[in-house]
Amino acid sequence: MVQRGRRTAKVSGDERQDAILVTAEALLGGRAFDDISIEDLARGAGISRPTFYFYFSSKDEVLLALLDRVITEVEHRVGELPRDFESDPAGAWTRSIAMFVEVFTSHRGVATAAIAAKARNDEVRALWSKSMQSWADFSTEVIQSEQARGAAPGGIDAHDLAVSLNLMNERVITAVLNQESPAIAESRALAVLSTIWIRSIYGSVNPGRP
Amino acid sequence: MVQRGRRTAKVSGDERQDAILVTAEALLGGRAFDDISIEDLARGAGISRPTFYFYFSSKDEVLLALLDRVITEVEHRVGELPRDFESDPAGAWTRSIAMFVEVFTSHRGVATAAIAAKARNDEVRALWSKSMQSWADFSTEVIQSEQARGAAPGGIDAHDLAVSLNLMNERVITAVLNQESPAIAESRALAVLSTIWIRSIYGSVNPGRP
DNA sequence: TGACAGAGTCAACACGGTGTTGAAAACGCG
DNA sequence: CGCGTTTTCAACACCGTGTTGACTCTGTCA
Repeated sequence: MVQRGRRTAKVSGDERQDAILVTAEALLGGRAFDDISIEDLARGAGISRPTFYFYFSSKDEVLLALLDRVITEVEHRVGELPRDFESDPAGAWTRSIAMFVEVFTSHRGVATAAIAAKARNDEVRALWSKSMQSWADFSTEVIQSEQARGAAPGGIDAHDLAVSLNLMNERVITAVLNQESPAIAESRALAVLSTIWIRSIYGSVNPGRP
Repeated sequence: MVQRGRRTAKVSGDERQDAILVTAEALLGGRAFDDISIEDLARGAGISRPTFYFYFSSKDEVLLALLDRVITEVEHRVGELPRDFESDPAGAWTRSIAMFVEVFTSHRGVATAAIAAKARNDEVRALWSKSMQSWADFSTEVIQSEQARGAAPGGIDAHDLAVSLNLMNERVITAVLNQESPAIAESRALAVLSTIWIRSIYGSVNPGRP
C-alpha cells in the first residue's frame, strides 16, 4: 500500500501508526472506548498526544481502521462459505452464522466499540451499514431462492426477514460479548440463533424433511 | 408522589424539575442526546447551568427519569394485555409486540437515547436490563406453557428463545426509529416481527391449524 | 559536505463541556 | 419582622479534545 524500506534509526511512521492500532485493540480488551483517551493511545504507542494527530485525525479514526480490518475479514470469509443450501439448509445457515460469531468473538473489543460508536459517528455508521447491507443482501438472495424452489414458504418479504434476522444476530452477539443481562450463554448462542433463522425462514422445524 | 401546594409567586421547584424533563424530551426530538448540553437543558427550563444541578446530578439522571416514565407505561400496558394465547396464538403475540412498537414509537427520542446510553451509564443499563428481563420472563412463561400443551415444539430452550426474540425486537425497533439502513419499513415492522416470533416459537406458519 | 525538504515531534495554547463552591436572594412560617 | 429553608448563580477548577508553530531529525542531491 505504501512503499517501505527506510533505513531510519528511529521507529518509522508506519510502525508508529501500527503501534497506535495495537495499543487501541489491547486497551479495548480491558475497558470501554469512551474510557480510553487519546493520551492513553499516544502513551501506549510511545508518543505525545499532539503527535497522535499526525497519524490519526481523531480517536474515532482509529476505531474505524480497526473495524475496517474486522469487516474485511468477514467479507473474505463470507466469500469462502460453501453454498450448499439445497442439500443441507440447516447446516449451511448454521455455518454462516457460526462464522460471524467466531469473527466477532475474536475481536470482541473492536466489535462492541464499533457497534456503540455508530450511534454518534457518521463514518463508523456508514461502514457498518454498508456491511450489514451486504450481509442482508446475501441472506435475502438465499431466502429468495429457497422460496422460489418451494423449500421456504412465502407470506413474508425475503428482504424484511433477512434484515430482521441479521439485526437479531448483531444484537444477540453484542449481548453475549458484553455479558449483558438478559443474554444467553455463549455456548448456546449459535444453536439458538440458527434455530430461529431456520424456523422463521422455512416455517418448519426440519426443512428438507417436512 | 411529593406534596404540592406552595403558594410561591415564582415558578416552584417541582415545576422547574418538570420543565427540565419537558425540555429534554423536546430537544431529544430534534437531536442526539450527546449533542444536548446541560446548558441547553438549563436554558430551556429558564435557569442557569449550576441551578440545573440542584434538580439533577447529571444529564444522565434526566434521561433516567424519562426512561423510567416510558418503562412504567410499558409495564402498565403489559399488565393489561389479554392472555388469549391458547385461543388465538398469532393474534395474541402480535398484540403484545404491537404494544411495544407503539410505546417506543411515541417516545422515539427517549427510547433511542436510552438504548444508546446504556452502553456507558450503569443506572440506565440496570433499569433497561430489569425491564428486558421482565419482558423476557413474560415471554418465557408463555412459550413454556405453549410447549407444555403441545402447541409449540421443544428443541430449544424457552428462555434462550424468549431473550433472543426480545433482543431482536429491541434492535429492529431501534433501526426503524433511527431510520437506519438497512432497516425495514415502519409500516411492515409489526408484521415482520410477529411472523418471526410465531414461526420460531411454533415451528410452523399457522399455529392452531397444522 | 552542507543546506534543503519533508517527516516526525511536542510544549503551549484555545476551547468547550462538566461539576463544585460559597455567598446571596427569595420565600414562608411563626 | 426575622430566621431557617429553598432556590439561585457568578466564579472557579478540571479534564479531554484539537491546533499552532517552532524544533529536530534523516535522507538526498547538487
